[in-house]
Amino acid sequence: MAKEYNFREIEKKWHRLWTERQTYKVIEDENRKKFYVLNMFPYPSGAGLHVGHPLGYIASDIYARYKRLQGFNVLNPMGYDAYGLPAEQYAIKTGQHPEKTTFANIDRYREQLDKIGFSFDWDREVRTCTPDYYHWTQWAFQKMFNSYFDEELQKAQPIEKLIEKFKAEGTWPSDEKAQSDLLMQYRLAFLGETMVNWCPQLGTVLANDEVVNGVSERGGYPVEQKKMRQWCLRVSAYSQRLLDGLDTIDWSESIKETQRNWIGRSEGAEIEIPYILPSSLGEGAGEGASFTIFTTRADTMFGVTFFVLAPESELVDKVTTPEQRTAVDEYIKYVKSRTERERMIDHTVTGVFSGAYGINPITGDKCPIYIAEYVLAGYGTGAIMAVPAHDSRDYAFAKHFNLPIIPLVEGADISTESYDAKEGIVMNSPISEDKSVKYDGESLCLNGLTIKEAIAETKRFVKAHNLGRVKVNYRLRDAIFSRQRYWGEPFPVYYKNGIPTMIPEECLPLKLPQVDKFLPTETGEPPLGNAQIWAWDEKTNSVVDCSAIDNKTVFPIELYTMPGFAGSSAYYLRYMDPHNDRALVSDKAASYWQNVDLYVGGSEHATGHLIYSRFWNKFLFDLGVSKKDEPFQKLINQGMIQGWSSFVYRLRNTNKFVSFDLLEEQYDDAKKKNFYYYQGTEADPVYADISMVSGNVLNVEKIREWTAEFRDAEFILNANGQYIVNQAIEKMSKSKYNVVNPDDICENYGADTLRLYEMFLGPIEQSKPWDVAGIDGCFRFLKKFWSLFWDKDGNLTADDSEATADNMKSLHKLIKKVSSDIEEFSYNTSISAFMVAVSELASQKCCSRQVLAQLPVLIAPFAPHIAEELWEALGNKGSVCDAQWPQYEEKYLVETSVKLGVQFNGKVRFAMDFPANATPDQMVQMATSAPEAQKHLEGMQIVKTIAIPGRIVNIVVKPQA
RNA sequence: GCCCAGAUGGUGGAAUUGGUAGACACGAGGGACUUAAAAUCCCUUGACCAUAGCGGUCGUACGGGUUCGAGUCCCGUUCCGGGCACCA
Repeated sequence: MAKEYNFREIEKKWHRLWTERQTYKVIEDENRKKFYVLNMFPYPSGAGLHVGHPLGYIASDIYARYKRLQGFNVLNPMGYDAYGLPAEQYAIKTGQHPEKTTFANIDRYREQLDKIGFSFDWDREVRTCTPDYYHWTQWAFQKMFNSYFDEELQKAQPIEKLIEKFKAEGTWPSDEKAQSDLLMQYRLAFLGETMVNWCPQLGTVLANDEVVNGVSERGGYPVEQKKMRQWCLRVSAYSQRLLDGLDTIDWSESIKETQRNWIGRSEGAEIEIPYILPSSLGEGAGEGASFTIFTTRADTMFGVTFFVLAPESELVDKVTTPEQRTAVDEYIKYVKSRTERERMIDHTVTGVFSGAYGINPITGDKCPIYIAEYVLAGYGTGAIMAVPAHDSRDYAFAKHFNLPIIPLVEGADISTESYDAKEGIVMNSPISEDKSVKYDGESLCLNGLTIKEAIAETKRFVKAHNLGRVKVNYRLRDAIFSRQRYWGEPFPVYYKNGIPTMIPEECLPLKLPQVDKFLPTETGEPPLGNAQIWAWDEKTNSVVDCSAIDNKTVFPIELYTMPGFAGSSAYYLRYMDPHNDRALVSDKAASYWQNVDLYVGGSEHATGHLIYSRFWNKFLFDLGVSKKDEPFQKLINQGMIQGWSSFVYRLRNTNKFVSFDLLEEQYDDAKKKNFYYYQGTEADPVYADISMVSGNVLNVEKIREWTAEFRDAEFILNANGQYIVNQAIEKMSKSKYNVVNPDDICENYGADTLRLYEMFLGPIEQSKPWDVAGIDGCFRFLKKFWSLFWDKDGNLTADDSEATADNMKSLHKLIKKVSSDIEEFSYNTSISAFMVAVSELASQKCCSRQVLAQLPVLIAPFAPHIAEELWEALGNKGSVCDAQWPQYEEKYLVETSVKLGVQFNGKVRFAMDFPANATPDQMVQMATSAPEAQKHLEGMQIVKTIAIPGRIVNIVVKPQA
């Protein structure tokens, strides 16, 4: 009997042995080079692990195992991003403590992960929601609170240095409240009164990256703008460093570009605009007052015909004249009534004249100041100069309000639209000599210059005559760092007479208190307002009952909690030294592991986690805690594995479901969506769990049992008596009922097949729908691989016979291909190479130990279980993980002859063998004298020959004259 | 609107970076073994023409170009995906 590939037994055995032998335990070892591989840790959702999760884990596990075989000391940890909204919402619904459900989910994740055979060192597991972990999240927050960003040094400094500076300048106030307020403007973690994205349904604020198209990323609820006092992180201070750092790291160009867009650096100028309020106070009133505008097109100063302020700008009140007051107030009211979403979609021109005029310092012209929502308060200075000829928004505004338009670029046609391009020759700047104001005897003239030259010249002029300054603006906003939720890190802050005060560092962690309700309080306080024991006693340095608050030594503790990205921003540092209770990470561990060499995760975190993490790390680098300015040296973005969602269609206001093929389709232009009708009634899609569907046919009996919704429903079937569902490829998610978990595959094919198949599916970076159709191919391959080692009686085939040249060639070709493929993360092609090599060796009937002994090592990164089993069967001790990755030798790959295509006029006509060392002349000689060549040469004369040894022979011919 | 990435058989995807397009796998068709099924093995499989056999033409979204030679480089067009978006 041939020996069967019993994957169930093999995998069970090795899971046991790996645990017993602590095969994957990693310790710092100064004698070995380190390599740090990291996956974005998962949020343990109630749906469990689905087939998309392991994609990145397998990819990085392969790399980690490969690096280990190459002799590196590899850190490959795993943990859980355990704070989050779903657990809290589940808690609100069921009353179960989020910790309980989170830990239960973690156990399930762990069980599923263990089945797949990862080389994680589980002794280093972290969970962001445990006090020993969030201790250091709170600690970092306190450090940020006690730091400011020194613009000159471009790094964080202790706040004490700033206090010293103020004292030296004599600007340090004596009042404690004033001191606090002053420092708040500098601290890297600060309380700010800012416009926030408020989501009423979720009852919390959201960060910019958590809002997509004006609705919340989670749940899709409307988001409105609201002014609130919030904790913020001064991420914007690091804008330039975050931008510069991108050039030093090995990330995909598209994700770097996304971050560059998000940071949004633009170079321009700030220019002071004096203004007057003539109508109410007489000509010349308000003399001396001015506001500042920001522009990247300083060259267009001569084309300014009006100014615009953002409706939220503090200047609005100052420039509004009594005559215009009613109109302005009405306009502001209108703007406030519009949601963020409406403003984003609807770009109708709106605005109102303020009554005031701004003086263009270059031309001396008096231009009206408008208030309009197309100018954003949050960017630049919230005020702009409008140049309708060369800005499409200003153009639309000018046309609407009938304002003059002055063209400034030669040949630009501005009769129907503005000319926004930064190319061309400047004219009308100035229109006539008296239209350019003289400063110290100098007046600006840009006529004849290119736009780029004109920008530079204007900047110089403005700077030289103190009309403004050159300024770089960033779109990157400070991150709002507080959430009105329960299930997050509590802030280690209490309010001493209204002044935020840090709990002493040695008292950390400040543990999340128990509450009996996870909802906001009746008075609208965040959920932590429900906590009874949530006051800080300065005398005992401990948390005490709220009733003890006396505002002398006992004070209220902050009720906000930190957002999801707090715990995920520095977790890679914690893995280096996860059990340290005196520091986030010891200097020794940080110095050894440095930063992450390979980071694997989804590109959807480009403007969230991957920015926050870089910011957080740069801050810790300034502190000397992190040893590298950038946390993640190389980044691979694994694609999403999508699921096939199935929809059934319910006729509106009925309990009837209609087979999809009976529906009529219509396109709704207004909603940009397809709608379906059945006999005039609109049908609404409802998700059906994919387990109820085979192919595109619904199992009606099964769905009746699924939920009450379907139990008594009527199903209208098609002519074949079937109910057809509509299918769509979507992100795998519990709420879409399209989740496929890896457990069944492990059960039916084994983890090695799953690992191989997920990699064989295509390039890692590509998103693709999950489809099990091809899995048999990988399973067959493993069986063939296995049977290479066993004869029909179940004995090892490996013997001491010498390997043939063919054997060695097959082997070394494989080593070469697999080594380079792993380096390039091209795992699908290396699996193909394995398939080829195995069928070659099988047909060669190779049984040389010399060759066979290498194969388990080569396959170990991909299929570790089968590799271990064969490695052991071949008589080796220990684990294949400690073997050495084989080196290929060119001498086995050298070809004595090479088969090449022979081309005539660039078209391949036949193939023939050439000696590998043939010279070009010899190759041409051989090709032209070959019998197959004769018919192509007949009646032809050779014009030219091209031969490249090892590559190609091309003979250019033309008919004989 | 701006920026980035892409388009290759029925399907997933290869192609030494300018040198025999379609590796490998799935699916499909045919065959062997078997009472049968499963498993396994062998053959065919881009399209069209030809076919006893040899062979030929076209073909990498579309239209041009550079080159002895283009899936690969350049210009233009279309389509799909991603990011930013009233950012001055």
